[in-house]
Amino acid sequence: MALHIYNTLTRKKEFFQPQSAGQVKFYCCGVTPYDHSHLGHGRSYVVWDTVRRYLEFSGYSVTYIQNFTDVDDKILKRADETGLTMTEVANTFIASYHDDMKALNIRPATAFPRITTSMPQITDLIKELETAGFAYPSHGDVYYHVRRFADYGKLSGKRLEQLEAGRSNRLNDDEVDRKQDPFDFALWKAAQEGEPAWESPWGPGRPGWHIECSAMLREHLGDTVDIHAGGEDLQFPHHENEIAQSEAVTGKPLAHWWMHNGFLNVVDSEGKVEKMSKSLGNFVTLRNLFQEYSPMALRLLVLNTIYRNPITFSLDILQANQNAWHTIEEALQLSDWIASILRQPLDGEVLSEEIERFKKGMDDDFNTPEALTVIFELRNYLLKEYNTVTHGGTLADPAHFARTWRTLKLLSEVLGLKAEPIKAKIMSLSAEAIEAQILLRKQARESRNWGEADRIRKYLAEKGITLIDHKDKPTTWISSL
RNA sequence: GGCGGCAUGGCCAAGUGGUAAGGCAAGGGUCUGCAAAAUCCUCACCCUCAGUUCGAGUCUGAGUGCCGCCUCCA
Repeated sequence: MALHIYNTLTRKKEFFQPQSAGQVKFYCCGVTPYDHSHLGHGRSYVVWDTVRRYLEFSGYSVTYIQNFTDVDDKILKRADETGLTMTEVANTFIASYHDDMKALNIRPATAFPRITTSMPQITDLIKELETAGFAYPSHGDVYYHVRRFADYGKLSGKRLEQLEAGRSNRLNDDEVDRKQDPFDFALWKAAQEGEPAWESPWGPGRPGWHIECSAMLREHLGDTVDIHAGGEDLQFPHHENEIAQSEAVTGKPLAHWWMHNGFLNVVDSEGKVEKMSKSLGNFVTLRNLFQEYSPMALRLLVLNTIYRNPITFSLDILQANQNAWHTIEEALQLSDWIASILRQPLDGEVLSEEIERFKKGMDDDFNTPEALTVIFELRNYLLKEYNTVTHGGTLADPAHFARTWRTLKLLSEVLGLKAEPIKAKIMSLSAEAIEAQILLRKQARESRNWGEADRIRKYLAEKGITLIDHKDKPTTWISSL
């Protein structure tokens, strides 16, 4: 089976074939940097990073562009509150975003364009739309004439006659009078008193929300991309408007595949499920979560659900995934043992049958839960065999053990699951302090002072350290943090 | 009001016609001075009703419940 990807545009899984053989142009909508990233962002970008990784694993060269919307009302509001400039606020939270994504082992985009660095491309595109008759100026604003674009609604399956403008009660009163039609949306907004503004043919102002993606995508990837991705809330109106803007000018499809990830939801105090979002105020920031949980636990949690399905987040589920992750990590961390004890090469042959099963899952619209079953099987084999040896048994086939490990390593990397180096774990106790306690306990055990030995075990357990005794080698420990 | 999605064991979650993957948790056994995420074993009338079919978690219809979008949103 070759790769099939669900296309929001056609509502079907379709055989994936990029425009140019072996090359994928991938555009992903980024964040508006006015606050720290929350779990919902984490879910979204873990998904797209995994898609990108799998495309590359499948032999494609991927150009991945992701924007920052660094000019926006919410950033301005934040700037007002903090006394910083809009640019300072944006830079702060862009840096924060990069930190969080790095923790989740999300690879940086090929480029991260920003509104502030793409202004000429944006105003040029608006000019083209005006010339083509799809945009009209009004009181210093410029609006897109939605009814002129015949295909409007093709992505979200909405038809104008079915929409009720303002149903969500969020119409901007100031704009209503300036629009020829309630469905029209702003391409350019006239400068307000005290706000940053850029010069334009329509007077000073700043871009509307949707235009930057059309402009940046075109600048970096051309008229048509292979994949355009984002959260499912962006499907309408954002992506719909991007299509209207871009296709009105180019006459070509903006994207062949539109991909949307499902939300990460939370249960509120009344037990109702709702999406995590900044505007609802129910978000947990990634950086707070990572104080107590491994970023890889969240990554595994995300991968354990098909990317289009919603996830109802809870700490219990995160803990379950953290438990599972630690066992995978333990298996991944066997590299030293394989190299020094088994004397097997860390690079080399892998298990083709397991890789085929992994691909079978991933080729079916990135079915990561299916692919993970292979990861868990490999883990089970490795830990079982390893444990046999640590309990005095012998390893039947060291070469096969190494092949299995290499396969696990390879497939984990495709999913972006990355083990910490053993010594780099963050703990309340240093490795040296733990080793000292283990030594004390060893002495206690040798003198059959079980009370003292158990006290040390308990003490370390309270610090999140679990001791494991072995028949023929010193006691080892693992951290549950 | 319109459009779309979801409903599988204690929790999470795959499975789109052939007799229920996987993870976490739990219980029991092994091992252990004790212990352990090690090891062995156990654990599903797939929301309801009615159809189609030799056969349905999977298809059709009706119903019930939940969620999302309808110009802030990943």
